[in-house]
Amino acid sequence: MPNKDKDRLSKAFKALSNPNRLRIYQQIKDKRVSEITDSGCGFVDFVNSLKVGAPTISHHIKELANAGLIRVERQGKFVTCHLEDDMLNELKQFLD
Amino acid sequence: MPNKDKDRLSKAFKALSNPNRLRIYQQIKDKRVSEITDSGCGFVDFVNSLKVGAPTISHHIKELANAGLIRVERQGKFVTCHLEDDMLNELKQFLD
DNA sequence: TCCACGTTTCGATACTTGTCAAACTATAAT
DNA sequence: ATTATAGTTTGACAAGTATCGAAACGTGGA
Repeated sequence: MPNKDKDRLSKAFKALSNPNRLRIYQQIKDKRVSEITDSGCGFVDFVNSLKVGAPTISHHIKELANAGLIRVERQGKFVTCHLEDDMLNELKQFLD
Repeated sequence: MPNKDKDRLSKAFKALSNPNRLRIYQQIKDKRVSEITDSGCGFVDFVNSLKVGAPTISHHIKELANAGLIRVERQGKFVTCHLEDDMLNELKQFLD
């Protein structure tokens, strides 16, 4: 495996090594499989499910996005988070 | 998902978030699939493939073992590392 | 304009990390 | 028994990083 990929992977794993971020990621992933259209998860979903403030959530979301695990979209005032399938597949492939 | 499992997972991810440990883990995994019998990876394999000293390698191996990702066995003077399939399956399941 | 949603900046505190050198343990070989 | 080999533990260090909140900010809609 090239070093570049190894770095991508280890960064993704690092992003998932925080329980709150793991939860955010899982919530996004779970929501998608249970809906036909991928409407994503809204910021407010995380405000409800986690016991940390908005700035912290914003920070965690950015980390997940930086690691390539999710993608963030704005619609007007609102933000939604979506899975990045490419990275999910890289992770799966690594474990295969 | 129970909190307990989430903690196990985030610990495993943390263990894989270091490039050297990721490499060690992959080496163990790769070697197994390419051999009929699971002879494991020897310590010396890592000494050759990584550019860090023995104490550091020993430390990393312990972290992987603590995270439940691998199992360490001694035969006389030598040490071999083996995959822990249970944890590998937990990781796969999480990503599914 | 003003509110609601979310972001950024800043900071505090504390914890963690990766690594090595040196000393140590355990096993095997001579 | 002495020596050599394989790996571990300890201790230390420098650097980095983490988590989080308060306060201030930006932005888009009513």
